[in-house]
Amino acid sequence: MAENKAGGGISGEALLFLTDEQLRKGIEAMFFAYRGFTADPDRILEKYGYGRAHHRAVHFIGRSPGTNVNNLLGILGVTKQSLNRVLRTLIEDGLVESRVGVQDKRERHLYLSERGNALEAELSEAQRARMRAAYREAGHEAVAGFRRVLEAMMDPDQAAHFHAMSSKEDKG
Amino acid sequence: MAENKAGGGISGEALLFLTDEQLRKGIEAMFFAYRGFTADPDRILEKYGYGRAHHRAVHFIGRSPGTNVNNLLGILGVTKQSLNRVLRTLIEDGLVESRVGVQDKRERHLYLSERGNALEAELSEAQRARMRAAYREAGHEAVAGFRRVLEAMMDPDQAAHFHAMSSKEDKG
DNA sequence: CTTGGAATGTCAACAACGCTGACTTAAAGT
DNA sequence: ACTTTAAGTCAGCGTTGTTGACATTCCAAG
Repeated sequence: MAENKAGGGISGEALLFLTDEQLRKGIEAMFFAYRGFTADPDRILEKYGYGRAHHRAVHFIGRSPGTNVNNLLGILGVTKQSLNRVLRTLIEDGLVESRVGVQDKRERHLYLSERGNALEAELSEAQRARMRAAYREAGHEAVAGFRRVLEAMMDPDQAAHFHAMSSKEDKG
Repeated sequence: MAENKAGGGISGEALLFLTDEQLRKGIEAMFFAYRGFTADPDRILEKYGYGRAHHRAVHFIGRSPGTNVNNLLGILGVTKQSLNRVLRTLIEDGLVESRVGVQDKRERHLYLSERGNALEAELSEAQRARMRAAYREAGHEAVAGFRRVLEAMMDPDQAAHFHAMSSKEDKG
């Protein structure tokens, strides 16, 4: 470890962004930024008595209406029991509809109700507003770099989910 | 909401990165990337029976040796009780040393022990390795953009902590 | 010297949200 | 018929966040 100490002089400035200190700052930036990233939704969720897990479920159901439980499990990377607890309350509260599959009747297909869509829109707009402000402040090219680094940071399985998601509505 | 639908044609390509769809993808990229970001430390922590809260404490104590509890509370953004539970186990296990303040004896100054430093190094190197790989893959300019967007995404208070931290060892 | 407040620590209780393990039901595949 | 798959359920547990109440220690102001 510590093979890139500042001043080690591997190749001077060209690799300055790979010094331990620069990497550390990237790590801390991720930590602080993620807190900002979740702060607005957290405040909204609190009003309704929900948590982040509800947000994630609502987000990805809204993103892929009609998705089944197994697919959602793969995306979220949690256990069936954990997701089920969240899903049950959302269904009971009338935010999510669960419909038995047509081809395969074992499957449940998940949809947002009108109220579910309303919550999704409220959460999404808050999060997009912050993202929009950050993008505006950082600029077009910074955003491209931001996205490139994030994609490279994902685990391959998660990146697969991410890309599968993207190909639905966008080609970016 | 939805004021920037793709195809709305506000100004064509120049603002394409501010469409709702692009913002949504940024949001999802943050979600998936953050899981990758924490995956390696999580595996290491499990070996020792610790969690992410322990990681965060060890990280920031290692970063600012001699910091007091109040400062750490500000950085971490949790309650005294929550931090104390984590800190207590780290002190009991001999990873963190708590020394009574010299000027103000109410304060406790926190330091990593040798074993604490070893754990910090193990966690940090794992996380830096992933960050290094992502940085290499994305390239120098992408990293600059990545950092710019992250900083713009932080809450002002958190950004203050971030910058206060940075000025200790680095001028980036 | 006394008192107020700040810094710290501790106890209790609770909630969100992960986890494992065991089990059921229903439907599909073979 | 038998096995596998999808989903749901129950029970229990661990980490990490929360509030509220309270004790201790110590600095500093009156």
